[in-house]
Amino acid sequence: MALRQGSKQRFLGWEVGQMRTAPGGNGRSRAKRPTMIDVAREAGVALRTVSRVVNNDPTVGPDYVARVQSAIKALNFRPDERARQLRTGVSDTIGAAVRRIAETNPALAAIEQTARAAGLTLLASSTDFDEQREHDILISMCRQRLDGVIVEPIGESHSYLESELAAGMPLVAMDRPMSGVSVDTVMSDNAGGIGMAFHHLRKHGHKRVAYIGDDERVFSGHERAAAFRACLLAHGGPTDGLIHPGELTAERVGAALDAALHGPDPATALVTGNMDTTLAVLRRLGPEAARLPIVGFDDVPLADLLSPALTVVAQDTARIGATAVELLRARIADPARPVQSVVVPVSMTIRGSGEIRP
Amino acid sequence: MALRQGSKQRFLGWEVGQMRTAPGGNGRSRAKRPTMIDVAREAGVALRTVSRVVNNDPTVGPDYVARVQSAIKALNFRPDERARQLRTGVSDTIGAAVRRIAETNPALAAIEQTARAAGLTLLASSTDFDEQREHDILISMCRQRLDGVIVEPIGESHSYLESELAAGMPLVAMDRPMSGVSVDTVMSDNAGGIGMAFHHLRKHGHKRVAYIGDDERVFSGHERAAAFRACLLAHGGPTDGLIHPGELTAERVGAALDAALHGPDPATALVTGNMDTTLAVLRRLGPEAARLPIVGFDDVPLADLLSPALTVVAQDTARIGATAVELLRARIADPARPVQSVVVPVSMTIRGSGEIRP
DNA sequence: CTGAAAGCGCTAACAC
DNA sequence: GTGTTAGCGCTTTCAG
Repeated sequence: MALRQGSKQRFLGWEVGQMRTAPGGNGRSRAKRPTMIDVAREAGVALRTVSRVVNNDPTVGPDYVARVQSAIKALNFRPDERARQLRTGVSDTIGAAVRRIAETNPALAAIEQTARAAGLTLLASSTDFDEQREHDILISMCRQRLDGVIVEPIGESHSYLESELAAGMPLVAMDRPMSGVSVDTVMSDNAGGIGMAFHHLRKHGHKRVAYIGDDERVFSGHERAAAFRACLLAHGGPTDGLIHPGELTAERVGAALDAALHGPDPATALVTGNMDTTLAVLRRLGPEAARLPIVGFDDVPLADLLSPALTVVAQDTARIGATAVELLRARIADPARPVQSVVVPVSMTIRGSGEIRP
Repeated sequence: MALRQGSKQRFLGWEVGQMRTAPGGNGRSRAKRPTMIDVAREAGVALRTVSRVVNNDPTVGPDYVARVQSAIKALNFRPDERARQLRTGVSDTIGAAVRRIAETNPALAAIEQTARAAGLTLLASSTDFDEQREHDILISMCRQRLDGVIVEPIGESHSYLESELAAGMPLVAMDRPMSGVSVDTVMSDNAGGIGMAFHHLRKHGHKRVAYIGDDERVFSGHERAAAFRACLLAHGGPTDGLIHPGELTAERVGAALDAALHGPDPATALVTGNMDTTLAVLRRLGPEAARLPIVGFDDVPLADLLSPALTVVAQDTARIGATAVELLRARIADPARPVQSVVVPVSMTIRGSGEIRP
């Protein structure tokens, strides 16, 4: 269990702290996997019979089943999934091209769970917010003949997918619509969420509420900023100095904060347009954040441990993911069905930061 | 862009907030994908020539290349990856069976990046801490004939993998060793990290330091508790009432805190054995946490936003993931190489909570 | 209920 | 240089 050994060594170009090589050099050699033919020979039956047993075909005599199964065990046979897929045409696998796997992403978790429940394998890849990577991943998924693909679109133009759609690739867009192609889509109710945040702060006595959010070139950034503007206008209030969409850099967010809070007619409360904006604002304000009423769009990990705990508009990410899979399965089952868009409601989680009065 | 429509509806058994169906029912029909034969016919060349062009074989005349490529464009041909894999025997894909994808997991991010850099596709699945699921995932990956698999082992006995290893399946264990089989392994220096945390607190004047951590039945829980005990003994101090491994429930952690901090000879500082323990402790203590010196094992998202910011022993997760892929690639390249274990050093991130003096 | 034979789409020996 | 041919391991008509 303990693998202690003092000195540093080089390994594959990495310097590693400690390393051990098993005594006796007990490496393995690559053996060839047995095929169905080998199993058939071992069991003394025909290839077809082995195939039937593997696929639980009930029309096989019990004695044959036993013979074949013991041969499978003896040879340690595992059917080659690729060959089955090639022959049958289906892959029972769906792809997900999301911004980042390996980062908290309840939608992806829901996709995995829903897919698993439907007997589908999930192949997830990170686009890393990179248009070229998104393109490469989607093309690669087409080549793998996945049964369908869910994508959080990044790029502007997706017209290169037209031919894939025409070739029958089922595709669902998540969180954002895709431009240039007509596909099933599932998104959050961005405008509704901004409305909830705004009215929550109004209800707590704030006459001037400011918004800081993502760049308007990003779809959700645009939708949320526009919704906030609509809120202000609907209340007959001024909009000047209160709406700050833009790049997600510390400088830009800092400037927006200054403009919103330290101008001639400062805002007394803040709506932040997404998780990264929320975190940038909190980091910028430091301890000062404790006194500023904030409602964030998107839930934040550990939001309950901050002081005050953070009130947020939370997306129903689990439902978004599950719906994406269901839309995809429906499309796979019936490629001719009408294209559909689903908008998932958001909800508010009240924790303290949004309930501070002026 | 806006898909507003008032009422709630039922969709695939889900109630959704808002939904729209595109006008005109512009669904698509499933078309058959063209094959290489179709491309060859279209281009007026032999099948072999198409294959060569697709694989960038330099021994093809430029005019042929052009003819074939325009035929590929015209027919929108995409080579079928499954057929290529079946024929060539390799999949250029590795699997990762981790506890949870879709949760902050820098090791998985590093695996993906390293794999991509090596031209490998990554198939990641969540074991969800479930032994049966781990088994199912690994068997499924064997059937898919992946080139190799990285696993964060969950289950106790992995002897069922012996036959897969014998059949030549390259396998690397990450974060934990696997019992019952001899495989390449990469882990953090748990003992070293505990030592760093302990000595950091000693250096800041704490004579009695307590440890609260995960269950000793979990490998890292055992290693870290044992290392902490060794630290105490090495300093000639008593160990009673200072070491609290156990289940990760709020009650158990609360009881451990009481025992450590409110006994006859209370500890003045705390080492928490993993991220979940750290969060459980912080949640339990509430505002009181601000006064208790804590060093946590594992970095925590938003650790810098807490007050005081959290001092942690951070695992070099990026290197763990990258090393896992490199070990796997080395094993794939040479199945007979000796089995190897790599221990990756940890480091300390000083943020405030660990520097409070008694 | 079982067995022989064809073929999924591609690559890799071989001839031409 | 290019074309023909035989499979990769499996499923699936079709006869027995």
